[in-house]
Amino acid sequence: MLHVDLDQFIAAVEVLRRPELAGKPLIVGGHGDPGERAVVATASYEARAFGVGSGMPLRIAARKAPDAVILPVDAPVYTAASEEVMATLREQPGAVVQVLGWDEAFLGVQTEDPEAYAQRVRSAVLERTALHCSIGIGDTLVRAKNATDLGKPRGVFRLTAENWLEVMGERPTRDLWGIGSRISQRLAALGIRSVADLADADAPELAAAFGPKMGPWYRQLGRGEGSAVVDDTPWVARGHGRETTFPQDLTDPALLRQAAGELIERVLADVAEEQRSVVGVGLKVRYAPFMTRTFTHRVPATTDPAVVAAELMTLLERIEPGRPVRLLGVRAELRMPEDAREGHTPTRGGW
DNA sequence: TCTGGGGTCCTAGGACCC
DNA sequence: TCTGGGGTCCTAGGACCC
Repeated sequence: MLHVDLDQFIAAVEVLRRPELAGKPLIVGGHGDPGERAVVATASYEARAFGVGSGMPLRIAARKAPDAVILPVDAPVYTAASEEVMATLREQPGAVVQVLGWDEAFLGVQTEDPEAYAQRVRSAVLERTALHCSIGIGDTLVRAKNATDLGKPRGVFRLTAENWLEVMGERPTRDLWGIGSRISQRLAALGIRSVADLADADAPELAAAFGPKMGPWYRQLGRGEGSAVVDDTPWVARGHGRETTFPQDLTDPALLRQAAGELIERVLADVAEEQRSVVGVGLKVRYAPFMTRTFTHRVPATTDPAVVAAELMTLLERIEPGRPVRLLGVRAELRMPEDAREGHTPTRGGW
């Protein structure tokens, strides 16, 4: 299978409509204001040379690259560009396409020459959208996904059981898809630092440290093993949430109620569009500076916006009075359409 | 240095039931 | 008075991804 990943997707789309930005340091994030509480969505290669990277606070990025052009995130434009790319992928002969985000997808295909197939995909995407991509080839989803990084930019790379440890073995566990900074630190505390270490790790020890599912899963990641099936069944959201970070921390209960009310309306608009019923509500509160509390509440399945709003308002009462709130989020958990059971859903998670 | 906004899934512990 | 074992459900929190 193939994993297709657009190069610098957001920055590249912006350059397409503003060709004069080509070759300049470019940062896209927030509303484009370097003073706001927001983070970098994408930085061009020229901006990365200054040490700017995705997820970095915008004001830090602006300090590091003072001459960079900073643009606001324009989601509808990226969505449209993404749909063009995905349509191109679906047109490829024999392709099964599983979309992972705006700028990446798995593509399942049977072919004698995957490298040649991948190059044809790159050409087709470039021709139709004027966007460059990189492609990973692998015998599992995990290997294909990891291979893409090795092909960047504008390249193709193949990882299989044959060369996995040779290529990836010495890399830190953090490089693996699914191992973030926290887990890589906890692994290091167990003496597991490289991908090869993880591949060789003691399974019961991992299960004891990370739980019955995640422990064995991490060991599989170290080996590049796992599913080899590209699944193109349409994605159905388990829930919808909206959150907002206040420019200034809020303490006034009336203002918090008002902000919550606006967020709830936006969530309910999504739910109404999908004709789904709500089975759980959640409230996320980030107190200044960075402490997060979540409150969740299961509710009888309902499609009545007034009921959902009322449930969320009861959660709102649990915010500590007088404590500055920096972020407020609301979330509705939805019942899956195929779930015909009365009252409850096995869906878990979110916040 | 200061950390957005949209999601997904897993884990631990308590309540409750038989 | 002391108190098993198995199961489900719910809540809160944590971690990851793009």
